[in-house]
Amino acid sequence: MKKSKAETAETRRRIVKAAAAEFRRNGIHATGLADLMAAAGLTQGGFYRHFRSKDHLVAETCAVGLEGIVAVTDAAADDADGRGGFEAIVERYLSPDHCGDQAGCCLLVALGSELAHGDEEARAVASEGFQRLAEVIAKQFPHMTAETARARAIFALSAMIGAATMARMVPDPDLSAEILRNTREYLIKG
Amino acid sequence: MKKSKAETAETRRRIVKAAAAEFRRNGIHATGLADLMAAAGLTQGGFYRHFRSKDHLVAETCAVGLEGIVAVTDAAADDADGRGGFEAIVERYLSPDHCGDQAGCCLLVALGSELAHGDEEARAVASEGFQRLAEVIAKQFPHMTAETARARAIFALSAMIGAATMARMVPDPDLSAEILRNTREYLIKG
DNA sequence: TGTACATCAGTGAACGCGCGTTCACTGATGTAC
DNA sequence: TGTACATCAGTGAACGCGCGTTCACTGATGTAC
Repeated sequence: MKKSKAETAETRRRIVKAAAAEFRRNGIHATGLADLMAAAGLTQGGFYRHFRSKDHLVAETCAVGLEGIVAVTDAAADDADGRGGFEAIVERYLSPDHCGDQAGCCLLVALGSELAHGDEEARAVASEGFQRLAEVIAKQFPHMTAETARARAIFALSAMIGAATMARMVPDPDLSAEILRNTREYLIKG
Repeated sequence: MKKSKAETAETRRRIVKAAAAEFRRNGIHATGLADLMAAAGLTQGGFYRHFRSKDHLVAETCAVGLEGIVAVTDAAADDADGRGGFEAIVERYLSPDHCGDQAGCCLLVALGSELAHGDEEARAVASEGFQRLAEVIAKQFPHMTAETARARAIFALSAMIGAATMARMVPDPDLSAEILRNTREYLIKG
C-alpha cells in the first residue's frame, strides 16, 4: 500500500486539517487519535508514519492553523474597501460567523487556556502566531510610531481573543452576541 | 472512621480548594482524581462521599472559585484609595502577581477554553461568574447609563481575560509582561 | 448518664475502559539493473 | 523498456497505563433507649 510522495504529503495535510477541526470542536485532551484519524479517513495505526507523537501533531496543527488565521486577517485588511484595515480585521475576527464556527475559529481562542498548560513546543508556536497576528494588526496603524502601533495591536488582539473565548464559553447566545458586539464597538470607536 | 458534620464540611472545602489549585495549574482534563485527592490529603476512594462525579466537582469548583474572584475584585475597588475603583480592579486583575500565580489566578483565565468545551453545568456556572464580575466592574461607572456601564464592563472584562490568558500562554516573560502592561494602560487611559 | 447500635467518612484494592503507542503484516510504488 | 526487489504508507490488533468509578471494609461518631 505504499503511496506516492504527493499522496503522502496530501494525507499528512488531511490529518492536520482534521486535527485542527477536532481540537477546535472538543479541545486537545478530549480528542483521541483514533477519532481524529477516523475523521481524516484513516485508521489509528497510520498516525505514526506522519508524526512522532500527539504533542508534535498539536504543535504542527497550531503552526498551520495560525498561519491560516494570519493569512485570513491580512486578507481582511486588504479587502477593507472603505473602512480602515483595522476595522475590517476586528469585524472579521469578532463576527458571529467566525466565532460561532465550532470547527473554524482562531486556535488561540479555541485552545488558549489548554495551550497555556501544554508543552513548550506548542506554546512557542502559539506565541509566535500571537506575535505575527499582532504585527498584521500593527500594520494598520501607519500614522503611529512603531512602538505605539505594536502596543495598540497587542491590546486589541488580547481583547478580541478574550471576547471570542468568553462568547464561546457562555451558553446564552444573546450574551454571546452582546460580548462580541460590545468588543467590536469599543475597539473600533473608543 | 465516621467524622463529625463540621469535619465533613471542612474536608469537602479542602477538596474544592485543592481542585481549584490543581485545575488552574494543569487544566481540568490533565488533573486526575487520585492526584487531586492526594493534594487534599486523602485517598481517591473518599471522593464519592462528597461529589457525584468529576463533572460536579468541576462545576462546584468554578462556583466557589468565581465567588472568590468576585469578592476579591469588589474588595480591590473598595480599597482603591485615590485611584478610581475601575483602575484598582484593572491593576489588580492584570498584575503580574495575580496572573503569574499558577494556582491562584481567575478561573475564567486558567480554564476559559477548556470550559467552553465542557458540560452545560460548568458553562452555566462560569457564565454566571462572568456576568457577576461584569456587574462589579459596571458599578465603577456611576456617571454612565446602566447600559453603557454594562457594555463598557463587558468589554473591559473580556480584554482583561484575553490578556491574562495570552500572558499565561506565551513562554517569554517579557512578552507576557508587555501584554499585561499594554492592556492595563489602554483600559485605564484610553 | 450509660449502653447498644446504626451511620457513614475515609481506606485501599479492584473494575472496565479508552488512551497513546507499538508492531507484524500487506501490497502498491519507486528504484536498480 | 522490462524485471526483481527494497521501500514504506496504511491496516488492524495488541500493549501497558492511568483514568473515573465502584466496592467491601473499618471504626469513630451520633442516636435511641
